[in-house]
Amino acid sequence: MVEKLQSLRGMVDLLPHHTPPWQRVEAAAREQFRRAGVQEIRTPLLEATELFCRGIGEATDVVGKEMYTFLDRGDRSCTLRPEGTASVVRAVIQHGLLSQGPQRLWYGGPMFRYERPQAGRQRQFHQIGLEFLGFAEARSDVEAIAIAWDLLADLGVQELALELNTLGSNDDRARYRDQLVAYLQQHRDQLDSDSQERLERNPLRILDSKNPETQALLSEAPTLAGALDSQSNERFEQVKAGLKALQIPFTLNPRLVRGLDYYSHTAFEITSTKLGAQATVCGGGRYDGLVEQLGGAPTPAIGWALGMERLALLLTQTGTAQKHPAPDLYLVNRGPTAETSALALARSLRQFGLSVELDASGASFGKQFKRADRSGAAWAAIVGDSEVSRSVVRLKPLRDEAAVECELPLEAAAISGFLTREDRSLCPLDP
RNA sequence: GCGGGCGUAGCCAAGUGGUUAAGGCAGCGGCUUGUGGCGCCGCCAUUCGGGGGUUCGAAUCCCCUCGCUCGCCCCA
Repeated sequence: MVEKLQSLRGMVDLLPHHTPPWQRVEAAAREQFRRAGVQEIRTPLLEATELFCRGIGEATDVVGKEMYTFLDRGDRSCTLRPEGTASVVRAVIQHGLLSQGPQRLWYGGPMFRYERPQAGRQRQFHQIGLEFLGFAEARSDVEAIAIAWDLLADLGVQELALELNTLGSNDDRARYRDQLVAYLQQHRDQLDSDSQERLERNPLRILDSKNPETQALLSEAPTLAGALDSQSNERFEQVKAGLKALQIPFTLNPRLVRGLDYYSHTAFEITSTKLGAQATVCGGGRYDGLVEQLGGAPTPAIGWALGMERLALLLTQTGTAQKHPAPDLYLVNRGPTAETSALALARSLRQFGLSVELDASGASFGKQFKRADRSGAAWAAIVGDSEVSRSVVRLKPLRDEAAVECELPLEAAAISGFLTREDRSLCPLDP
């Protein structure tokens, strides 16, 4: 017996009945970006491994243990992108886009991380992201967040919470890191094993541990806010004031830390309680050091990414997702000459902008009507040999009780005109 | 990488050692070879994720394995 072929773990097929919410999100995002003057950029899925090591940071879990990395036939180390920002920054530097001024960019597409799948987390997952490059003002942080907030609002997603924090400047963070490590070292034995390990590699991430004992210990720890210099503090105040001015509600979360090394200052997440463990729909922040780190001129920047799977999950749960639309017309046809005419008619009707499902089965009229009904189409058009010989087509209403079955000339223009006019209770050709 | 739950048809699902594996939805064919929605009839798993074992006998018990799923971790 032949072994069954199936998709790789964590690689999900989106079947036709899954795609409507995705299409809705994509359309809403495009519209939101259009209004905000944000332009699309598309970068390759495959990049040199080096890009992510330098961009995201070797110490992060994403780079350390989650990347799809392999040698190509020329022995180059390649990696399927685990996130979008590094590639966008690489492309912007490579093509000198910043010489034309600050850039407002968006991207979308699949990302790859080798993790254990669970609700809202796949190995191939999809993000839509925004990047503002060359923008330093606190105002730009607020604008970036507002675009995400408005996009989610447009989609009708309820019960969202914006959580906000600042990571301070690189100096602030280095200073705080020392304070935190010094404090936690004194209580090392009270930490869970994960956190003990992170004490060496990435101590800030102990802050968002879910372990209650660790959290209790942290309530006595020095705070990141306490380590900020006056400039960083002032900057954060401006961001908060900007959000208030736009009436975007937020809560401060001093434990909010980003998992990728390039973030500084503003960090935020938009979460939903309806998503299970993977609650973050959108996450982002400022990354002023990244462009320089990847070989460009020092350039301030801020961005975010939102998770399509999680958003689609929310839209499906709340019932705001729709089904694929039914065709305008189902074309029933049977007989040697009729089948040829029907195909030609379907084609010209489609040129009039109508959606037409052509029955290709050659089955009995009864069967074809059964399928016409199930297609959800409002009208069935019947083309048989007897109609073709008289150059007519019969139109039969399937949904509208008030409408009557009638004959029209076998011409797309006549049919299109009839279907788009207001009153169809009378047929023009009826005696 | 670690832990829990679960694998019977395209989907939902009964069956917990006795040999023809219920039922429903969907699909296909017919009643109805040119008029749908309802109804009726028929067809649709040599087999219970896969492999091995126990037994006279296994979907049911044991072992291994694969997959799905939820959580930890991580993150969007």
